[in-house]
Amino acid sequence: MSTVPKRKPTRAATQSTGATSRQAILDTAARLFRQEGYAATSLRAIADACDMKAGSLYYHFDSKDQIVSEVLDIGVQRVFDTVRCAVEALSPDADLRATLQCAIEAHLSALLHAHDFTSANIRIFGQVPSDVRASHKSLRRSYEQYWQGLLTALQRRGEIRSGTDLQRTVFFLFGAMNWTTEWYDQKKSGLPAMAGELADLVTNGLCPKPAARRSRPAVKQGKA
Amino acid sequence: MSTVPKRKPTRAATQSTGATSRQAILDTAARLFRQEGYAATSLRAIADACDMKAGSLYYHFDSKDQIVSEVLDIGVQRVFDTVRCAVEALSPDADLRATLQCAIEAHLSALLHAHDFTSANIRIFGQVPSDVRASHKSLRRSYEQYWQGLLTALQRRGEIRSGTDLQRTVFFLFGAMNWTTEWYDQKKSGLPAMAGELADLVTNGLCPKPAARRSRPAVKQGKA
DNA sequence: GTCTATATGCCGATAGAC
DNA sequence: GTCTATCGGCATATAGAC
Repeated sequence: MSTVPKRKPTRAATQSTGATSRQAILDTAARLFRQEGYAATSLRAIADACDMKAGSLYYHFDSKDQIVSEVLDIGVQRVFDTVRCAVEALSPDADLRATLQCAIEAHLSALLHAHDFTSANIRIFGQVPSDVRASHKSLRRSYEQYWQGLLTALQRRGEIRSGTDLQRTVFFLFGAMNWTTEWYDQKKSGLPAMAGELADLVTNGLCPKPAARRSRPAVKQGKA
Repeated sequence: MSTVPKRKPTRAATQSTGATSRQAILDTAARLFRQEGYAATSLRAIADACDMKAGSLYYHFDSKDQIVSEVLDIGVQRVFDTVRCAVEALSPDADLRATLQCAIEAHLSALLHAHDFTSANIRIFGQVPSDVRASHKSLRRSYEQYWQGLLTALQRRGEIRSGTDLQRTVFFLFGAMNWTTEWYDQKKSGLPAMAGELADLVTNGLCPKPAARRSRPAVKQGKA
């Protein structure tokens, strides 16, 4: 019930102690939203975890909607920045497999390694009030289109077989990546290995190589 | 806060008008849980949508926990039955691509075509009280292991390259499938086509075919 | 900036009339 | 089987002291 236009504090405000409180509130909110869901996380719970009282939150934010709105925003921005930065560090003629491995690992790293904002975004997006959700769809869409652009460039260079619907491919890939929040266990296996396996699946498929090698020369495939 | 042992009504009860009310409550609850999330769906809202009053729900169920518990249960059972039934109708020597297409299409059909229970399960599982979640993990695990068994059998027959971690593959596949609840638009494209594209991605990958064919037309796999 | 105190309303659940 | 009435509790949000 907010539709607040303002969002960011002034630069001056970020220098006062308020900035740390404000950030602590956002950090805590992201963690609790991820763990408990949106509706089940009360402002009292957020305040308690920050060693504050519920009423004090309203000095920094106008409403619960505004808090969750910023949490969602930061979540997408963080994974977007991480992936873009990693991909831009690649050699410009990196092949399909290398590009996928790099982008997938960056996305998964932002998602699984101590980033409550990113995983909160995925888990609570469908639970927030519809006006909050609507105002964040464009940022999500930008990120989707970034991936689509990546794949389109690879397709033009002949690294992806023609006829593939790349939008749908991106959605499948997002699903495989984002679903890891439901099962990934850090103790069982490293993240780069998992990223490699997904990149391999999407590049080469499950089917055994027929005769000639395909993309990854490294592994020997003898079944004798 | 329930830990209720009993669950199903007696056969006699299902013959009275109570059965229809009971089923209407479950149907409505599944729809609202899917749309709004678990915590945001009140018993009053469920009752309203059933043209009842909130107190009347307690004739059929002991608690909100019990309602959501049954909704979750039905959701997994429904998709499990759909997939198992479809796969059992396959020829026993169906190849990887055909098996995947069949199972994926069945799973997506249960998920996307008018089955609130199935999509509610996916969306609210992470939001329900932890004791409810715990009591349904075994059913989910059965379904995962069914898929893993499918792939293991195919791997033994040489249809899946060795060295692949099939548990992880199943999780990636589940992610790609379950994420479709977030973006699938029935008007844009048919479900069989989408299932085919995912099956193709997982079978052959994005990489263009090098020289020889890979899986599709060649069915010289016969061991009759 | 953070506190206490409070307004207002919906929540899950129960009791008992019909 | 469904209703009305109600309990105690917790929700978001506000007002004003310090």
